[in-house]
Amino acid sequence: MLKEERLDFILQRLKDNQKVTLGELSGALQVSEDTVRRDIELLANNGLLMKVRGGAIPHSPNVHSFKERIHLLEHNKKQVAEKALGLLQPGQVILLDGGTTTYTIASMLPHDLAITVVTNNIPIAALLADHPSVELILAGGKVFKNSQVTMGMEALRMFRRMRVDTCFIGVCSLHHEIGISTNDYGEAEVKSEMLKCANRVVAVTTNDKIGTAEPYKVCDITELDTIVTEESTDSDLLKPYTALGIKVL
Amino acid sequence: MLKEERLDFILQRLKDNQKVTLGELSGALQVSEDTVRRDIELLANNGLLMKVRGGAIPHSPNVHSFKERIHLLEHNKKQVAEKALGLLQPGQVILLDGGTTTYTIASMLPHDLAITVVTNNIPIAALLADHPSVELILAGGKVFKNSQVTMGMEALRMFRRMRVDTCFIGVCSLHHEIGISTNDYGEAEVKSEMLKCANRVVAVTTNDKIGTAEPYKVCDITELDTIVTEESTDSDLLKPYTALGIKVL
DNA sequence: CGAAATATTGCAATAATTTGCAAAGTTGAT
DNA sequence: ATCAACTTTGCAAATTATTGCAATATTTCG
Repeated sequence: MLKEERLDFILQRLKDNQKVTLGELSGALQVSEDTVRRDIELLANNGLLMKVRGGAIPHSPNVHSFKERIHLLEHNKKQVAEKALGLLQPGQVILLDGGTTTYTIASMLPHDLAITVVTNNIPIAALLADHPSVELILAGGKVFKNSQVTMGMEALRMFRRMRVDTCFIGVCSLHHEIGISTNDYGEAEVKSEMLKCANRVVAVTTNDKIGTAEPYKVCDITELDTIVTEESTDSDLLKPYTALGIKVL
Repeated sequence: MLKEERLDFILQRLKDNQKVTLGELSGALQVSEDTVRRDIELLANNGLLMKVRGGAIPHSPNVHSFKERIHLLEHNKKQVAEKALGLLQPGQVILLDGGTTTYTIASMLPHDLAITVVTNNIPIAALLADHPSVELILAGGKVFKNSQVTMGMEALRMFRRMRVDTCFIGVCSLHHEIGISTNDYGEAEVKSEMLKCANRVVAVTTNDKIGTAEPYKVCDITELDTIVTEESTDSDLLKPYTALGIKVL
């Protein structure tokens, strides 16, 4: 058994049971407690768990939240992303907002699609920094760790001085009367500015967020040109939006 | 059996089992473990898998997972980073330039060290976006894919408006007469601006870059306060720098 | 075709890493 | 305070890596 398998096993078990002990791991992995201790120490040094006497417990849960949210409803997000990809033309300049659905879009961009992507989201940037055809522009600023986006003056300033073809906005909450809203003030501020610099605004969202609302408003529903969801376009859920003249995919 | 067949077999097996070991492959392919090891090394160099002790595991092309980081960090860079960490105090604001040595520093920051890190490097940002104590500020701009840093107006503007305690600069080439130089013009421009906004400038480098030069100059040697290398401080290699009054660690 | 250059493979010696063990400290619950 | 449970440290044995080398195989040319 490879060491890496042991490490995976320990992390998985920790996730399942919220704790692991040296004894139980030693038995399950068929190695000495010393080895388990050393494995746990390695993981602790990389911030993946917290070493305690006799075993380990999970680290702060919010650390993994973004990466875990990516895999939440992954299938639905891929459906949404697939539809959104149809809106892209080579040579365009697009804005990719933070959010796990926009991340999925970024991960599905064809290797030969030559577009310019502007983003304030770090995982998206890390993903596209290796993309062979995409030109990548990153908004600067203070990093908001919960959603892994940059915020503040620097980011706002960049978007104010910019004009792009399409903005893909990841939605926290979408309601046909309230519009788009989110649960962080600074994030709402940035999103709002992103919308304003785009000729076309496309909201991408899984349908569980449709009809919900959060404290901080990003924009009115009328500012949207298109909504992309995994729902079929004639679903009742989407009627209020089509009635307002918003394209629905 | 053709070599290509072996490579395909290894990748297929890796896909099926999420791991391969030298022993199992050696048996299945009827070649020595040495050959399997060399095959795996070849695949690893092409980024198709990750070589680990005793075998290989799949490689996620996107983000740097902890398992990959462990193997990525080179011993001599760790030595340099260890020394550099000694210069840090809680509460400080530091600048981390792009480069693998600065990346190593970032990956070794203690989890409870509360400092503010400003960087223009995407892998460093991706790494520290999950750090529990570090406040992260990212310089915006166009991403230069070769070294994964942001460059251009936005980044320059941010550094011009900033004053930090210490700048850790990753060195491409260091020469006691020429100073620091690099092989990309835009990069030199940004590095140069980063230096200027710091009260203390620390060059971090492995000793293979000492005494070399590249086309584009970043700064004079006199602008450096400290050089950190893995070399012992009384090495002949470092004499020219101590003679100029530069601290050497 | 055939000889030289190049690549591949297995082997052996050496180096590096990992693992388990035991002795000597720490910790913390009763 | 005591004692069992856990940690730490140093060490030796086992495992895996690296390197140089020789024996084949393969390709490249004239």
